[in-house]
Amino acid sequence: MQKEITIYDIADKLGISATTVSRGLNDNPRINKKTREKIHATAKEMGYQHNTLASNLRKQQTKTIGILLHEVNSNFITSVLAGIEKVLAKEHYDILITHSAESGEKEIANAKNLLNKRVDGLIVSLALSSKNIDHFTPYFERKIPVVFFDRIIPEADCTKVVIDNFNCGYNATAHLIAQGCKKIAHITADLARNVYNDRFLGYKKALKNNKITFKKELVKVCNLDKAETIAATNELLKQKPDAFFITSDFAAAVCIEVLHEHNLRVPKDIAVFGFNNDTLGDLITPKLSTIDYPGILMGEVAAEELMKKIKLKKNNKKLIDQTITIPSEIIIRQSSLKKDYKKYQ
Amino acid sequence: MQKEITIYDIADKLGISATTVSRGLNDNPRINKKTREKIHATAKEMGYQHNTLASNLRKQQTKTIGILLHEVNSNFITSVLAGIEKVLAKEHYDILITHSAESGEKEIANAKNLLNKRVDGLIVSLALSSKNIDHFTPYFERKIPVVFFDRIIPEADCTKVVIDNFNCGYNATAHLIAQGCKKIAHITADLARNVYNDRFLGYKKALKNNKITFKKELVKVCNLDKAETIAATNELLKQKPDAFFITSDFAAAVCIEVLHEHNLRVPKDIAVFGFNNDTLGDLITPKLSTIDYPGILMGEVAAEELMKKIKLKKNNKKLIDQTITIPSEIIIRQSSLKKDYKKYQ
DNA sequence: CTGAAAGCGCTAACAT
DNA sequence: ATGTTAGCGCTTTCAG
Repeated sequence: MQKEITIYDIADKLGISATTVSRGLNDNPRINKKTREKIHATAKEMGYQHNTLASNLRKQQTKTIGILLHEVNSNFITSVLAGIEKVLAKEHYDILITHSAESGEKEIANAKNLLNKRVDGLIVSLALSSKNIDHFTPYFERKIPVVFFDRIIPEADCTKVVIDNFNCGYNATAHLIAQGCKKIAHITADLARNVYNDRFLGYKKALKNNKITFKKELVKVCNLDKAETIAATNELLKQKPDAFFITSDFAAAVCIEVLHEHNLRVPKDIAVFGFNNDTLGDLITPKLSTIDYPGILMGEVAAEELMKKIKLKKNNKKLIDQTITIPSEIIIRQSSLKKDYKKYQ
Repeated sequence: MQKEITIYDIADKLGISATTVSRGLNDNPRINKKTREKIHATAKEMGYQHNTLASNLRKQQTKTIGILLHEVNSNFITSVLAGIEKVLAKEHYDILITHSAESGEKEIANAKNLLNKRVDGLIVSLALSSKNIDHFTPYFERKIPVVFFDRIIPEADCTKVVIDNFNCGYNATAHLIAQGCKKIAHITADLARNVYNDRFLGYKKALKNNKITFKKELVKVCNLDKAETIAATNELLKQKPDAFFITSDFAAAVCIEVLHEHNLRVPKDIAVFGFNNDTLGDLITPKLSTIDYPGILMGEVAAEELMKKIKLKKNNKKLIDQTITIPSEIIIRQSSLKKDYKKYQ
């Protein structure tokens, strides 16, 4: 960085005080309109650039919201970001995106970094390996509003925005059972994480309600990437399942590919059900049945909740922490229609 | 934000000066090891959190690199980000990601915002609608290093990291011709943007070298989203093409879906060739032939180039701007194998 | 409507 | 090895 034009330079040139320049640039109505215009013109002419750092330091607020994500590379997350941005842009807040690549360590570092940068609030989806939210206590202590979404700690006392993962898991499984499936394999990720555990519990409950015995050999936990999904699928095929319920559309697509390689027909021989409603779901053959995850809405709600908290904080009030459940929807396409295939074609 | 612990509070408690505390926290070796340890311990005990804002203002550098993207939702961009992060983390630089959603206006606002936040450097992939780089002149004037990658302005005098889009377009087209295709349709995006124009020129050149007359009715420009791709495909089908060369894997997948709905076999009736090597390419049926875009490498090279510039700047030197071309690769899968289908099965 | 002075929290020159 | 002093660039009392 080299010598920058400051408000003092503008003030000198115009023979007025820096205070007036500052106010003029911020369109403070107390300043004469003509003076204001002159200030803006001179600023532009001299190539002045506002120094956000200095301003933020002085104002003790950054008008910036930190976003802590577990990953950025998914349709769902992109939708959430779009929703968050939509709400925060309206309120003139910037966002600072960080992602942990599912590493709890990196998440802790990011949380600390954002605190040091003095964000005014935080929106968080936890990394897979984060088992608690102790690293957010500095935020709680300072009363910096935090909203968790999707990947949360159920026991934690904080504001959460989620979908009803239990019901989604239940509905997906019940649908497969209604299609005549009796041996439903389940591929999912770390059951310590709420979203996966709840879906799993829904899966088990649907089996039970339909008098199908749960078998743990039919469940595989992996990281849902390509290699591990292939391995899990092959492993589970030894159990001769007639359906797969997989908590990721990408992994479900990989699974279908594996099934095709084994010359198994989907859904005739084996039905497949995904999760998330990624764009790829209706580009593959057969098109994938899945659960729609309303990312944009989730982002909007999380951001709105955060803004509420920030505004209340200014009046020294506090919003009661609550859990908000966003509606989600089951989407039936071909991959799961073992019985009703023709009906839907 | 409420009352925070500062280095003065620590200094008071320990009966030493704030300077010593500052140096101690930064592990300055000039400070006695014992004092240093005491400072760290007290800081932790008092719940001290470093104020990056104040530090940056004082140091006149933020150790932060701004990233200006046209979009975040693609495998390619995620790979680039991973590459950039890998290099910058090693140098202890933070990154500040912004995206323009292809809007030139938003890009200008983002560029200004990042300048105001005093980033030490910038890595940029231009929005579709950005026709010049005038909005970066404040950076150039201040000698803040900027590196452009992928989506660039060819004429602009600056550092660029690209792939050889012309050759990629040429090779894809030549491959389709070698497979016996004679009427190759081309779906792409705004030809004002280098990446699309170069591929288009490569396409034309390959036709010419193979004595196939270029027909502009076989080319459709659209935004490559689902709706417009469907429309473009249907429009082009009226020309009875025997191949589609589409500059996006997602759009190519959509195209294949449309072809299937028309009961056209891919590649037997119509061959399809994509671009980017997205993960979805080998999940669809048939698997998609494409061009591999080495995102991670591109991100690494861009970040390394930027670091070089930043380091040279400290010695008041300047790196000569150059264009770096990253190698890319043609990937043949089933979707384009009109002739050699069996050979590869 | 405008200005003077102080200070946000930190670090770097310049002492000692 | 530690301290004194000043200042990064802005905004905000308080005063006029």
